[in-house]
Amino acid sequence: MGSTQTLLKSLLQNPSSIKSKSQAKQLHAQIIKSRGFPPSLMTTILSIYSSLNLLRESLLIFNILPSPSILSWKSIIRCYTSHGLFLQSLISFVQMRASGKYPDHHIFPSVLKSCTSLMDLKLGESIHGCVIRLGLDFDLYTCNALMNMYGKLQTIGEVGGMRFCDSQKRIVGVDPNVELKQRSDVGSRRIDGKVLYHSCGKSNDIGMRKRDKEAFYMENVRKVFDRMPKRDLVSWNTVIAGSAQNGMYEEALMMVKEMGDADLKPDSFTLSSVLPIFAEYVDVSKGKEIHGYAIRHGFDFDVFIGSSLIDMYAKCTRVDDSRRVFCLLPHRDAISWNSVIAGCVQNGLFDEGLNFFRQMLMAKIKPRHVTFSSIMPACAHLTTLHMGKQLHGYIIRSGFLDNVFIASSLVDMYAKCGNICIARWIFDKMESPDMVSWTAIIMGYALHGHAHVALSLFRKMEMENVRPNYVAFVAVLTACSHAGLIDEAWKFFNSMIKDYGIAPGLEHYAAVADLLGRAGRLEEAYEFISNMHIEPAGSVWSTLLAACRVHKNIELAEKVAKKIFKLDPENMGSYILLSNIYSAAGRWNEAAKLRVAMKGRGMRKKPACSWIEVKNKVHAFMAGDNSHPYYDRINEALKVLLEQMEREGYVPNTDDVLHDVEEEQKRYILCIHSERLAIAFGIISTPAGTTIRVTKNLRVCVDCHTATKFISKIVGREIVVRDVSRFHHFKDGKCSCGDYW
DNA sequence: ATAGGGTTAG
Repeated sequence: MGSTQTLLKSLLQNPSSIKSKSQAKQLHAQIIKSRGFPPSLMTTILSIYSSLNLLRESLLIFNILPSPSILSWKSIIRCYTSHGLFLQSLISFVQMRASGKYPDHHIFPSVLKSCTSLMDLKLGESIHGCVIRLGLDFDLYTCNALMNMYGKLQTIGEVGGMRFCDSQKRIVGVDPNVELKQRSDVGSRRIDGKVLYHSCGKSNDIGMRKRDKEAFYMENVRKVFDRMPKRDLVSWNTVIAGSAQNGMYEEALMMVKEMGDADLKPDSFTLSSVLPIFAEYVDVSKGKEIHGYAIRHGFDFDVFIGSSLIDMYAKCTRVDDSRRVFCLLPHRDAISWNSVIAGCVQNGLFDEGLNFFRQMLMAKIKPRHVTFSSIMPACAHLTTLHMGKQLHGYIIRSGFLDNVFIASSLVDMYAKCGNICIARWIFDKMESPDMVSWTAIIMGYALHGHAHVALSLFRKMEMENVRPNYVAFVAVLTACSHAGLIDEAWKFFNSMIKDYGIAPGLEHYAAVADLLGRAGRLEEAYEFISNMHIEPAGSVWSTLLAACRVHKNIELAEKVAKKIFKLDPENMGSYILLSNIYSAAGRWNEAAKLRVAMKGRGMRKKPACSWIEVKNKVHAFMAGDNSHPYYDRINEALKVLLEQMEREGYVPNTDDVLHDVEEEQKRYILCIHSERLAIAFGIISTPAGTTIRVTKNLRVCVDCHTATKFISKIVGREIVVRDVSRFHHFKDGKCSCGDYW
């Protein structure tokens, strides 16, 4: 017995020597058994339980304490916070204050963390007041926690008499229904590894510019930081992370330098805050420097660094490096998977993205909300409606539908998979659609040729004070261009510049030029493009070249083509267009010369490909493709269809056939166009009366367009064809595009 | 005791 007492005494004098739950419980039992133990021993046991993070055991003791000491309160608050029970933690703090106890510097970090997690800035600020009144505002840990709070919680309220309340930040791990988001005013996008920045002009809200807002959000952090008598690595990491997360990239990078001057070395926390900056800047060489530093210091197996690296390489269009980092990671969590999936999808590797997604499920890693918004664009691009619907089901079951990112990606997916009605249904159910959601649905209607719906939605968006950006104007101008609404397009184009201060980009110019050209105002279009305030790219001139073909203006076509070949010598589409123009005019020699020139440059026509999803499987067809197992049946069906079509008055239009061959041969070439194979396969392999949905990687040709109108009538089916620029809904011998596309 | 990574529209 005596030896037990001695042991107890020595253990209690050195509580940190207790490292396991069972040891702690044994000690607890021994104390209860030894009669007449002083009540203060219970507090010691409580703090041992709390330091081992044992909430249940801590509570069992805490709840029977008649008047908990400061140490007991500290233990229980800490335990609540580390279990994510932030509300309980704050309630305990308030109860402690009510009981007349003064908190010490050990309590504030936990309490401030709870405020941060619950996004309660008001309470946090009053706790800051409390800190100051108690003279604890020089405590290292408390200050670190304060800076973290101010960096994470953006202020909602009045600043200099101007109200602003957009873009709150999301805090992970709180209420899943409270999904707030952060949005940047500056968009950037990557083309061939280069990045183009476009500013959307003024800030989203009245008065305050984005820079000012960022600075304001960080002002309190800096105030605390500058007053600190002593700063440790955590202090620096907190300011650096705060600056990086609030878009103040240059400041963040400067702080890393200053940190070095203060003789502190960047650690894995620092690096994972810095890497996203180089991802945003698309600066792979700086990113690689960080990668090298991480390897030299043994941080490269850190999951946080890993996912930042995966993302950085992917954003710099280095998908292979990105995947390599992923494969080398010894431990992968949901975020590492998200990073690699998003990386693939953002770089157009949709199949690979879906593959990683499947592997993630097989590895029993639960997808998170971000996973869905990352993978959904893959379904949208591949038109895999079946997959998209499955994901939609999963999203509903997980309760993720409230998330703006996910809902917007669903709207886009349904629209791109040809189902604009469901897209609209989801959009209408959204509580507060943001600009991206609006843009997705507007673009959806634009692609389906419902220009007037798109335009009225755009106006509605403006009326609801959602400020359109660069992309939103691309969407509304696309709507105009697909419907020939030239006057409306001019209005939007001018409003974009004058009302919103957005400088028009290539897409906007292209849409207007396309409209002018197709309305036959070729010279005007030529002038318009020539007077652009930025260098017109081949893509803009191409719209005019296409218009020249429609209006059979060979002279202008040659002039325009010359410009394109000079600007963008790799632009095959233009060679083919010009060649088509020559062919249509019967100038086979010139057409042939062009084709020889193309071959000489090693250019090959992008092979036409169409695909259709039947019974959860994608069937792809190339032009003249006889590899499909049902090829004979498809051919038979096409033959029967052709006979019926001709009886109904179908006359093949061979204008688009490039080849200088006999008319009979040309007709045959038309019949084996990839979209016809896909449509015929759809007819013979799906139940009568169901809608057929086909996707094509190029634009649908004039003759196939005519043929599909006939086919839709003959088989009594709706046929939805998504080509590279829009949707065609064929029904009863008519197409939704009204033959204007 | 306090600090870090991934997402939607063109």
